[in-house]
Amino acid sequence: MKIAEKKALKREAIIQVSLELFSTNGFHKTTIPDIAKKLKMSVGNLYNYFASKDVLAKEIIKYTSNVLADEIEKVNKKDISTKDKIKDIVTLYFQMAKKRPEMIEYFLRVYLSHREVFNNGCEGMLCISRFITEIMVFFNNGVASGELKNQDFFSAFGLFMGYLGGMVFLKGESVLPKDIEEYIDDISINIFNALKA
Amino acid sequence: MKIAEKKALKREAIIQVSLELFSTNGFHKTTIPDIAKKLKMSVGNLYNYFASKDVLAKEIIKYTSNVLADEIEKVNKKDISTKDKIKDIVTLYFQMAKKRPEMIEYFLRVYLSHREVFNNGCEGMLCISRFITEIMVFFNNGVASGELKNQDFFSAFGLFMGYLGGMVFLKGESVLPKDIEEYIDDISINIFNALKA
Amino acid sequence: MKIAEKKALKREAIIQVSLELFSTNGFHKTTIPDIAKKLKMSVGNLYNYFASKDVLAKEIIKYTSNVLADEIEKVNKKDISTKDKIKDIVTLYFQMAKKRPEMIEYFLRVYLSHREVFNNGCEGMLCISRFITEIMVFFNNGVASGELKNQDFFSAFGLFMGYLGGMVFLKGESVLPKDIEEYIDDISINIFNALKA
Amino acid sequence: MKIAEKKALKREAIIQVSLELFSTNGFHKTTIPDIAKKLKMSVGNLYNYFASKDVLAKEIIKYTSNVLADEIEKVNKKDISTKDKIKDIVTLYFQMAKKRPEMIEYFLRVYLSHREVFNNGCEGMLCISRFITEIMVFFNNGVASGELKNQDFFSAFGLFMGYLGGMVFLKGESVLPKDIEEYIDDISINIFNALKA
DNA sequence: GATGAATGAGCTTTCATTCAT
DNA sequence: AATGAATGAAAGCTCATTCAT
Repeated sequence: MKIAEKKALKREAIIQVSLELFSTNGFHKTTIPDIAKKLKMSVGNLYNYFASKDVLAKEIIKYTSNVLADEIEKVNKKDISTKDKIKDIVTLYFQMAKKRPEMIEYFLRVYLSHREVFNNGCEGMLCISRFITEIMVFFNNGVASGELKNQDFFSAFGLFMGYLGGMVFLKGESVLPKDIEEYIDDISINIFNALKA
Repeated sequence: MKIAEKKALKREAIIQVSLELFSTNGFHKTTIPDIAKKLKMSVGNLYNYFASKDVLAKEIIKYTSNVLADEIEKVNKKDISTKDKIKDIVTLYFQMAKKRPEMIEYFLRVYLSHREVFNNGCEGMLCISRFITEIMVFFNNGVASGELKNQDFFSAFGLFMGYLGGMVFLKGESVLPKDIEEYIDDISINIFNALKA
Repeated sequence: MKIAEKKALKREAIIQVSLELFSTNGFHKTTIPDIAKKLKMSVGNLYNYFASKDVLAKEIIKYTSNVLADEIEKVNKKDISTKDKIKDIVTLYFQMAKKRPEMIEYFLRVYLSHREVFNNGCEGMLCISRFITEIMVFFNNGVASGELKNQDFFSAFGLFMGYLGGMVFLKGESVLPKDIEEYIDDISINIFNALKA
Repeated sequence: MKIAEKKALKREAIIQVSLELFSTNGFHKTTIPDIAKKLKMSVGNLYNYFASKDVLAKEIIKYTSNVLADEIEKVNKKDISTKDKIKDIVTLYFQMAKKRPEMIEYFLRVYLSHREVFNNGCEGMLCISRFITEIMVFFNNGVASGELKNQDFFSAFGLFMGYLGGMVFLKGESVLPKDIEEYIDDISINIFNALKA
């Protein structure tokens, strides 16, 4: 294996492990030595891959945003109704919240609330732009096809993402009486009703 | 009873100032000396009012929850349609986001994302229970009157609060093309459409 | 009751409570507010009785020394053999270690080990001089009567007091297999054998 | 294995310096920065060697106990009378009190009187068990050979150690009229007379 | 005399980051 | 590339003491 490849793999491993620790234990409660230890790697070497803890945090949000964007992109390319697309997106979101909760929780518990970290380099949601773009594509297609009401994009985006995020937060607080996947139908319908033409 | 009154006032002043600093600069980036300095008070004396930074954080979320709950309670008591109540709640929420942004941002930037802090004593949303109760009253009344669809409360709660929180987050990121109050109509309608019977 | 009397009583109460807390929890772990609270007294008022924590500590050692000296003085005045006096002193010491352990423990856990506190005003065992004097009286009488070997006083003092203190320390560590009073006979004999002419 | 050696050396250096400072200035009056400064080492790095001030205190008492135990062990292995062994032990104890007073004083001024610190992990004299064991070996041998009276071990231990500790305390208070080594003969005889069969 | 809110220096401990090896 | 010992600023919190009431 090429050196560059190995480096790329280790880089991704760092992102994975940090993502998990930041999401689970909080950004400030997770130390660089914590991350290095879990990776069986030295602290110094970790700095060969990411120049600082803040840079690492920003790379993670980009990574996370891209993973989600990829999934939504697939849905966007499907030849199905907007109503079905909504259900697909809700489904993939909640499935990810179950299988890889750290991905969603990173949005809620790290990105959302550490403005001091993301202000330099991620301002204006720059680092999650691919994700936003895909939501925008979904929305514009729905409007174009006459299935969705034409309104300010952010009215729709806030609904979609606030709603899903809110549900995952409730899941994290262990207050939901049912498994989160059992909410897929209700929530998809609610979103569709809110946005439909 | 002069002294007790003065103490209560100072206690509230601490809450106000901490709320502001935590919301603006982040929980971990705000130090106790920062708070004391802004209050022109000694660090030691601050600890006469709150036993720790974590306790202070929990008192603030209770305070904030109560302020919001009071407002929503007023709406609940009004003799108007559920549709109008939704608009009233959205309006008061966005007005507060403009006038006292720190109150709403505290939910998003402190409460939502510092589980380590709120786990001991606020688990399961205990500390915001009055707020949740008022939303529940609103929802149950709407269902009882036949205006809202009967569904799992959390499906409705997540929509309502995730949506509003999401919009305030977008406002905080300065990505909204319009003033947040201009979204009141659209968003109220979206919520009503999502929840109506 | 006269004001002066009331003050003297309160002074003694402070000494008693402080003695107890210092012995049980350690000098530095006991705070002035702790003492005031247990006395149901304000911190400020406590300072009307003792100018500082260090002064209080010194008054306590004098008080403790005097209480023990009084008891030993009584033994010294008895018309019994030196061997019996030894037994009486050991007995009273161990009885006090049972009934009022804080008195003996204060010697071990506060006086012995906080030189920084007792250096100013109690140097050279000044504050326990009455206690030392009574031991000296006991020793000199024993030598004069031919019952004890004539040797450097401190050789005898170290034996007597080190031994008894050591036993109380072992009691405090809960390592003694028997109740401390069951050691009275053995230890009295050991001391007598060590010192006898 | 260079690095591990260097680490071990530094660890021992920290113990030495802390032992000295704790003994001389008191446990609570000695701060971690004090120790670091004397070692020309950063505060943070000191914590790479000992997890807390309390852990450091416990490691020191183990170290001290082991040094003394080593010396007593040598005496125990000698083929000499119990009377001579007593003299050897007293001699080594007082010589150490002169050459390295901090070692003995640590027992008196730190270990003896900071139960809060040693209660977690050193309870029941666990951390000085090697030292106690050697005294026990000495005592049991003397009893077995018929030179010492058979009695409860703690009666003998309290005498031996209380006595020696008491003398070193008197030395520390500067009240002894003679150099401590001049007491060796008297005290050895006193101890032998107290314990002999 | 009595109160307890107020002070602020000082404590232990943490941790992002560096750099000699 | 890789190591991890070292740095040191800064955090949360404590507490003897003061002083206005």
